Amino acid sequence: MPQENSAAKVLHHLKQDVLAGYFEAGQKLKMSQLKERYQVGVNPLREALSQLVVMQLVQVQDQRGYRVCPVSQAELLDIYDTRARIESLCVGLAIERGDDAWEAGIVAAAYRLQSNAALLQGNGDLQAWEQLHQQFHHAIVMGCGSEELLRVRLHLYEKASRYRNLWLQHNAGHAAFDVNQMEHEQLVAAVLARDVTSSQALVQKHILVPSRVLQNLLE
Amino acid sequence: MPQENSAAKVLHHLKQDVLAGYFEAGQKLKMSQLKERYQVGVNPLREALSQLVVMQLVQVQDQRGYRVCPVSQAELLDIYDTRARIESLCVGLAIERGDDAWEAGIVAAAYRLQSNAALLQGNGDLQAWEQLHQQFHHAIVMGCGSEELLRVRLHLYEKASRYRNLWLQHNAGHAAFDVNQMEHEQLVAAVLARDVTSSQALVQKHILVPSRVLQNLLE
DNA sequence: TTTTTTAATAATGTCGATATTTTAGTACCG
DNA sequence: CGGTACTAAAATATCGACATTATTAAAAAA
Repeated sequence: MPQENSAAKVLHHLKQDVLAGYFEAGQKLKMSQLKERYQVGVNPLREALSQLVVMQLVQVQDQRGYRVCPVSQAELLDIYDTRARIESLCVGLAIERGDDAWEAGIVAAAYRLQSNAALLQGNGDLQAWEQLHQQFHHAIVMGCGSEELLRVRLHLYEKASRYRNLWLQHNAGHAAFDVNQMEHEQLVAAVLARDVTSSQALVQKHILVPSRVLQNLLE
Repeated sequence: MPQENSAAKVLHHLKQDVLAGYFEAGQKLKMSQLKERYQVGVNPLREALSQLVVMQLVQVQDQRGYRVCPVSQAELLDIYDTRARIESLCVGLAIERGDDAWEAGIVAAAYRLQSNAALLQGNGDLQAWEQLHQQFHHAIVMGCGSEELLRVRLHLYEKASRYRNLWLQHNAGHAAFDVNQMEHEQLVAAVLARDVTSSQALVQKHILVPSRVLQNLLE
């Protein structure tokens, strides 16, 4: 088994903590605090933080340490807008290139997502649902066959996580998810029908939904 | 003046050295060697290398150190293909959103590029030309107004650098650059005419030119 | 009271040293 | 002669400690 070094382990935890909002946006990340939490020395921490800086989740000021990247309405809009365009690109290529296994994967992921719709009710596990949700969309775009494009897409997905969590919590138990599920059905139908234009339109609209709601939440 | 820490300085040098091919693809990066070259300790080096890992220019194997990412024909194709699509996206948005200052910037950058065409002759400075070339294309796409999209584009441009250098050296003094310059003129005309379709077609084709040539160079 | 200066405190960035692991070389055995 | 096991050397990953720099608190001057 590949025992990864402690920088890699702490990177994983730290990233999750930033994305999940354990560390708030703009918060200072003190070394003493992080050493305590992750039980490692300064150097693995600096390695992990350096990587998060490249991922644009953490900022560094020389001689003044690290802090979580602030969030802003402008960034929210930019990220979601860009995500919508990239996702659209992926969907177009996937429809062009996808084979039988790809289609089967979509149907399977859609089924699993729908089967676990209860996760959205009342006190369900929203993060677990989001994972299935993401797996569903990934099943579609993975057909594009481009590692680079999928990497770009993943990066934007992660950068959007902090905003998305706000949306998920805001919508907990609400009816907004019903619309969401309907959009999924429409998307599956359009993709399997290999209808590029309407698939792209649907997926763009689908991604931009939280963006509109979140604009009101951020101040 | 902002005196950056030594990890940031070494990151810059190391990145340039990798992109410019001073360290060959697949080569092992020994700490003793790097300490010697950049005159810093192990920890700033590990920070810089960690960042290059996120940028996908360097690979890390646990307990086995770092090595430059290998190059491959598959990656070459993927990067250039993806770049062409992203650039096309940027161009479309830029035409939609660009203002007068944007148009002026394009004309200025095109003029400077053409004025320095001599850099391509015989023993000219290809890297200097490439910088002007890139500034020209940046002048066009910056009109898209999306930080995120431009960042994705820059990332792909940098990832393509090692392949592009091969192309530049291969074409040194050849006639391939004449075609290149003609394509630039056509692109400027189409962009200023706000013709989205032909601008996108031109820029996609333009980016993919080196890709075809390089496929033959890589084994 | 407000501002400036100074001292104390805390945090950051870097190096040298050390334990652990990998790699290379060599002898041994089948 | 080829392959395996053992030994020596080198390289990596991490920690503790120290010098430098920022931040806070207190004291003095306006």
